[in-house]
Amino acid sequence: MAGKGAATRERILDSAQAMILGHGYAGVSVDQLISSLGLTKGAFFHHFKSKRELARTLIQRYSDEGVQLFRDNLARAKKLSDDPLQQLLIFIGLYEELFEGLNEPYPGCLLASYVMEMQQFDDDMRRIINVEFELSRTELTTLINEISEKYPPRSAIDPVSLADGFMAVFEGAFILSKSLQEADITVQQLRHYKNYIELLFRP
Amino acid sequence: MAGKGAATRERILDSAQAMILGHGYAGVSVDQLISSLGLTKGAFFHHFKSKRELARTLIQRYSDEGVQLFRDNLARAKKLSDDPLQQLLIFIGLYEELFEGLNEPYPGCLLASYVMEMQQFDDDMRRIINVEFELSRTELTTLINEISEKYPPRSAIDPVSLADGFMAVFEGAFILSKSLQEADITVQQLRHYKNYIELLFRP
DNA sequence: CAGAATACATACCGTTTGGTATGTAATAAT
DNA sequence: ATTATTACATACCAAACGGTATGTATTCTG
Repeated sequence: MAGKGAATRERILDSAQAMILGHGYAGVSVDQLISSLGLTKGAFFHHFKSKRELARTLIQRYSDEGVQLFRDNLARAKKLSDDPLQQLLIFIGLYEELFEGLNEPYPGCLLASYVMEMQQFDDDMRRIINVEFELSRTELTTLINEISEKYPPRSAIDPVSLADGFMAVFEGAFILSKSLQEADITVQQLRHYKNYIELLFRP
Repeated sequence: MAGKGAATRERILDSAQAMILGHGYAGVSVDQLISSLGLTKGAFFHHFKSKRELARTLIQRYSDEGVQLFRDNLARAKKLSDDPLQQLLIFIGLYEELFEGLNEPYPGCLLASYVMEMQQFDDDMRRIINVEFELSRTELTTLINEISEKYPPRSAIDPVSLADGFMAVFEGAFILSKSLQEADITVQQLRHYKNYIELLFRP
């Protein structure tokens, strides 16, 4: 069992993430965190040398997962069709699937939580946060350019900002969903984004 | 001069808002706030009985301004055209105007900042935050229904979620804009939203 | 012009904060 | 079997936290 301490470490990460999504990073104290887990300061500072390192580890983990999911979904979409337009529509559809089952609002995006307290963090942290935004921009811009060549858009569009729209839809929908406590807002906004793409490019 | 103390009170509110948009509510201490203004605790707690009351006053003010702007822009748009579709397009265009001049990213939406730390606040606060979201939903849903009657949509859409998209666009764009430090993202996403409406309804 | 209310400043208080130093049981390595 | 290392718990600390009590100019009111 190589994962005795590693398990505790992940318990801390999981709980910290949930609490930060509810109270913000500055709104969660180390004391609150450890007492919610039945641990002590010794445990926490054994696994993380500071609260900041916890923050860094957490956002890195969250970013990695997001990037992984993005790449997976894009790869799956590209396998399921040869047509770039269908690839993009399938890609969005795969994300729809993920949020369709939810009957509670998505607890929030950790990237967004950090962005709201950005001035507390250093440029390193901002770079980690931007990884997924930039990945989405470049990958989807490429795809949109392919689509544009094959299917002339019904109206002139800027491919980069259209690509950015994908992440923007998530972040915007999460906020409304959380505030209004309505779980289905995210799927609905994703559907509108997909519909927009269809209206733009479908012959 | 009836506004000697009132002026200080507003200086506190303005500075607090700017700091909260950068560090989050829990990330701004009363000490930081007052020392940035060259004031003392006596001054702060003379104007606000607690940090919480500051938070409430601030979000109420922000919400009121947002609602005011929304109503104004909608009224202006309705005066500028009799056609419901044109009214909506003009309405969005008026918001575009506001964000066109910006060469720095919009500092952020206070509603979103609070939503990220929602569990720290009570239901009263959530109600205040939701006012603008719900106003936008009801007003724009009505308008979209009018449009749908006159111009059958090119594809079947849910009017309520399409209305929600307006606020979602802002919140999403603000996050990307702030994180990537690109000022024009908000206008670009607004344009896409407007373009979507056009593609949906224009004959 | 006296008195009251306003608009602050100063000094202080108990609690919470992130962090450290040290101790100890359990596990892993030699 | 002994030693190191890991994985925590306990006890403590200085600083920062939100908040209070009190003092004092200034302004408004009768």
